Amino acid sequence: MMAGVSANADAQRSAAPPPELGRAARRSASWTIAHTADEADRPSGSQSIQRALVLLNLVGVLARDRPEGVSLAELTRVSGRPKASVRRVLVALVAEGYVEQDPGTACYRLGLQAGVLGELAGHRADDLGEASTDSLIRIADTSTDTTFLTVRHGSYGVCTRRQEGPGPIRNYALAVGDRHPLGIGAGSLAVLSALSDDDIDDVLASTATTRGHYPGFDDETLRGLVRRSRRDGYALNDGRVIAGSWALGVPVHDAAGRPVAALSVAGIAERFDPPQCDELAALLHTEARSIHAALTRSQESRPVRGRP
Amino acid sequence: MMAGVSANADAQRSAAPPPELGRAARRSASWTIAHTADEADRPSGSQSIQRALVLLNLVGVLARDRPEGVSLAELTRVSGRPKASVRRVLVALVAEGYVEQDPGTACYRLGLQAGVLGELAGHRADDLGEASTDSLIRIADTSTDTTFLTVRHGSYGVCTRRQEGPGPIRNYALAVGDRHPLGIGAGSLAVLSALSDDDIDDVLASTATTRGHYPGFDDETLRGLVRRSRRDGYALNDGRVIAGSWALGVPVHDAAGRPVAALSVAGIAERFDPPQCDELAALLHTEARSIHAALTRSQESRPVRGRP
DNA sequence: CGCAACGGTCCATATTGTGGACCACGGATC
DNA sequence: GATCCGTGGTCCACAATATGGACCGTTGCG
Repeated sequence: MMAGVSANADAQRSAAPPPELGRAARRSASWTIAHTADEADRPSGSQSIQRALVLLNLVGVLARDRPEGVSLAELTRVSGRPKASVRRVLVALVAEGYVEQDPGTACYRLGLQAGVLGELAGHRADDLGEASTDSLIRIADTSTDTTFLTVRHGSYGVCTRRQEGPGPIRNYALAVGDRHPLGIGAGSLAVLSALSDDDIDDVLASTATTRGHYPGFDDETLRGLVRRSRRDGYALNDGRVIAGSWALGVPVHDAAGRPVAALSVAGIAERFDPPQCDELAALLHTEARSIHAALTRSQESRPVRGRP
Repeated sequence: MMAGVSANADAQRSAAPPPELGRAARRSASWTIAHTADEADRPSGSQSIQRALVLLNLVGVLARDRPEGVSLAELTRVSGRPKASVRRVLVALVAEGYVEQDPGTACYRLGLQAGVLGELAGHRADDLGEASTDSLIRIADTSTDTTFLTVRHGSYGVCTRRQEGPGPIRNYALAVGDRHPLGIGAGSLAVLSALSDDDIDDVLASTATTRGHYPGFDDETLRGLVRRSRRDGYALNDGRVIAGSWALGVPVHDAAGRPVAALSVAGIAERFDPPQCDELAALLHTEARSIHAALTRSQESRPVRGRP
């Protein structure tokens, strides 16, 4: 019990360009990495719910580029949980409409309610998303690379926006919905580096077991990366998550000055030699400041508590 | 236990126009109506999950027009469940990021993950939503009233789209995310009327207890409404859900010919005398056929199963 | 024809979620 | 300022609930 829970994201990001992979190339994940706040410190009585929510997210992420959906087998494999459990949860999710099952293939994908929830959530004032879209587009256009918005959630970073640049190179290392411990990836590292030393200690402690599944991201390495990021003024991911995929990120601060998100740009290694890095960082910083300003504005223009 | 579970929707749709309601006017719901498939027939082993999902939806619906969020008290009241339970579930939802709690007011609203899920779900091929947007806009424009897309989910209908017309009158009887048993409301009734008699029997049986909370929608009344709808060629809701709020709906059939959704238009009673009804019905039918055609097209242009 | 992988089901077990009772707080009202 | 109500939040004995290993029926490959 309480072993490796759940899973995630780019475990299995199918290499898209070559459609010629033999059937031998298993699409399934070979590692199961945690997808949620470290399971250990959960005090309370709701693990079935937490498992369900994690699985829901997992269905969304895995089925993202597959209209067919995800197979039960793959979900059990990736989530690292017994098949019967996964299925029981899936049945519940289907019953509520958050997941639907393809009657033909028996595969699972997000359902009606997931869309409704999104509609409801989108309708809500999503200040950050709102404020960042323009910036993302501008960055993607001028850099010609793929741009991301990573939002801090506890000790983890969640990719909430992704904007393709006009360039020919597509990046599959990060997609909307992916979640990684703070420090893994450029945007995530940018947020981490912007935290206080005390907060960093907490984060590292909290994500320790999760990070066990990311080779080469032990505490010391991460602290080193934080130091470098602070010195340089930007966070650089030199291909340590996925070989050959580099990225550069800077933090975004909310109205209260807390680093709540990050902008990042990803591309191939060749695009990240020092002079280009500085140029990119300047661009990102400008946009990050612009988002911060927008957040500040929208904050003070809403002192309304309760009804007029 | 297993008494009235959960709740919904337009229980408490605050009358928006008059901002001058004394503090005496409680905003909270006074009735708790079921929000999910009838709880009785749930085979099992996942009621905590189902409760969590229902609550999640509830947070979304109730907090829709309130950036502040919903209070714990209101959620317990509307959901009809013990406060401790509601809170425990909310904590789990918050921990996973699907709900967030305003640190100032302690109110709950949809969180980051809800938006992510929506993004993921929207990215998915949402044929129906895609095919209907244009139609909804056209109907709203020509009718000058508010137009809805209601999707069938089991024995219930869920409002998934809503398009305001240019007219001055706003309708607050139905909003995205609301769920009612089939037969309650114009669109919902349109779907029901398009089902086979056997299916209608099943639906009525399945929603019997739920409909207990909708006064004046017993089996006989509904069968009568179905007969009338079939005769007229459209479903008319003559203000029986919310007094003064009338609506007219027609079913939408998928590629296989099954009634999976409905288009409907809502407005004040004065706009629904027989000649206008026929005119409206004709308009809706045209658009319904157009959506059906689009669905058929998108269906046959996607025979791709598996990878090339 | 066996083998492996698939989706799906069963059911004894104890872990998990349950919810009534309780506390502290804040703002009306007397 | 004493009293009341409603709020958000916590506790914990209890048993209903979720759990997951074992199992079944199919399918498709070698």
